[in-house]
Amino acid sequence: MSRRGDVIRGLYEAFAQALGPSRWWPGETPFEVAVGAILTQNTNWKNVEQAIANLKAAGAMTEKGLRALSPSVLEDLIRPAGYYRVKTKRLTEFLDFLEQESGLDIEALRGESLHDLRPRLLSVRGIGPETADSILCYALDMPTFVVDAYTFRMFARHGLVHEGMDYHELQESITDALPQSVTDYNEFHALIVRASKEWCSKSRPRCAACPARGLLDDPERLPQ
DNA sequence: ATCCGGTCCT
DNA sequence: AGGACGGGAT
Repeated sequence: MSRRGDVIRGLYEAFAQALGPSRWWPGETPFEVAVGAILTQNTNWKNVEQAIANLKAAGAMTEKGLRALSPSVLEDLIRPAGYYRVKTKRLTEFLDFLEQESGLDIEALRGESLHDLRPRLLSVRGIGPETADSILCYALDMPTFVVDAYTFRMFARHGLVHEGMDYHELQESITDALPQSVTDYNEFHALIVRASKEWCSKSRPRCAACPARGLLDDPERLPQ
């Protein structure tokens, strides 16, 4: 009966009602989802789409196809996504991980437990908590919730982020309010991203038009 | 000019 | 805690 849980479930309800089903993550295969998760780090998804198109055109949107590329060619293909030098290293580290953990086949990770796999993913250089959870939830259908900059911003505006709150604290506060379900974790994060682009933008948020405006502390005094 | 489904290094 | 990484869209 916490107000925090009520607000969190209320956000989910409001966005689900307004936006409908999301069918996330954009990506045709689990491997493409994982690659997209790395490429979109602090980067506009629109730019990532170009990099993904380049990789597909080069036959590099499979484990073996990507492995066959030289670093300089890979850099050129993913350049539109920005940070192309560090991201080339991160994709290579991820392939190294797949090679030793799963015989270069991401699907082989499905047999693993979330509890065992998550820390191993986090040990890969360039894969932090958000990227790890994105891969686990959206590529492997495991019940872990993705927290991102959109989540922090939206939840802060609703008074749900306390001073110094870190990734795992916010994550736990959200999953505590929801059924432990990969379907709900998947959908709620997708709705947060869509709603953030639609209404909860960083500058000039469109609170008056937001389906969640009624959940604000004081709906009469809107942010900015 | 500002912003972007972060993460690592110093 | 502060900085580096970066091209593309709005």
